[in-house]
Amino acid sequence: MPELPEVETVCRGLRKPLEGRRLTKVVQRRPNLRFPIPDRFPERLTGRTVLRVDRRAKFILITLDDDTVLIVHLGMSGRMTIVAAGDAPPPGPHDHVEFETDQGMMVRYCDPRRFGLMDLTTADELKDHRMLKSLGPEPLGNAFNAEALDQALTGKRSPIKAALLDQKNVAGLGNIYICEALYRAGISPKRSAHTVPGKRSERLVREIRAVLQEAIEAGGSSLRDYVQASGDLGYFQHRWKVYGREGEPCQLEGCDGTVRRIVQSGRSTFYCATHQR
DNA sequence: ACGAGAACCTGTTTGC
DNA sequence: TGCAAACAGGTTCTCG
Repeated sequence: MPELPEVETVCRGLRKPLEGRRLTKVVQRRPNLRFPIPDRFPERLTGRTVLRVDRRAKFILITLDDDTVLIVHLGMSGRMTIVAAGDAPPPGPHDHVEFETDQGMMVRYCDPRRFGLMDLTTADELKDHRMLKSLGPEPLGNAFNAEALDQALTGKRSPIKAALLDQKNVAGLGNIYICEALYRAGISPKRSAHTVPGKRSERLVREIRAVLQEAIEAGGSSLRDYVQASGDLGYFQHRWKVYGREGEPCQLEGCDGTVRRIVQSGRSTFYCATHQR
């Protein structure tokens, strides 16, 4: 499920139950996710108070009062659920980690495919963490602009789709929002990355920011109802214009194209060959 | 050094 | 209906 907007939505949903709360109990049900979970993970977190919940790219960063930072990545199938600890249903086979707070809330991490990760570091070492150190600019931050994107794309022979998937160039874009942004910008996913700089990259930067912003707003508004109803974070409906719409007519005003699906870097790309050039 | 593809896992959907 | 193949929102590693 999770791309940047979903991760942002999860972070926002975690702030209320976690920020300022002391962790009274941490349960770890398996030794690893994508990578090993650090030694004595529950012991190192229990009794600590959460200061902040932040996001960097698709990573959730939970800062504790002893300067420990818990890094969480949801991978492809990771979910966070918030329930009152007393009402928690019995854990399923993929409920790998749980955090309980002094207010009696439980945050439960479920990840069937286990492509996610949890790691511990310190605030000082965070920037040098192997998962974070080579990330490019945040697409919604000031450092991401046409000049920065141009520089990242210069000399790149790969298709623009692959270049945007590379977190070194922009941090946080995933398969869906890349398809959506290229569609909105009228750029073919097959176009060689080094031919994008100029007018095209200005448009692309605008559309990337816009599509992410709209998805976050949709997530934020669905969050209120959704968390109350099910406690399940990180899953919200959003209307994609091209993603998953193979064979459907292009929705762009005045375009008579049809959405196609191709495979690039082993991932599905959806686009309209008529107006995306 | 770069880019394409495989690998890591499980669950769900598609197609014969 | 049943079973196998294809596919899924991410990242890292290997190989050419």
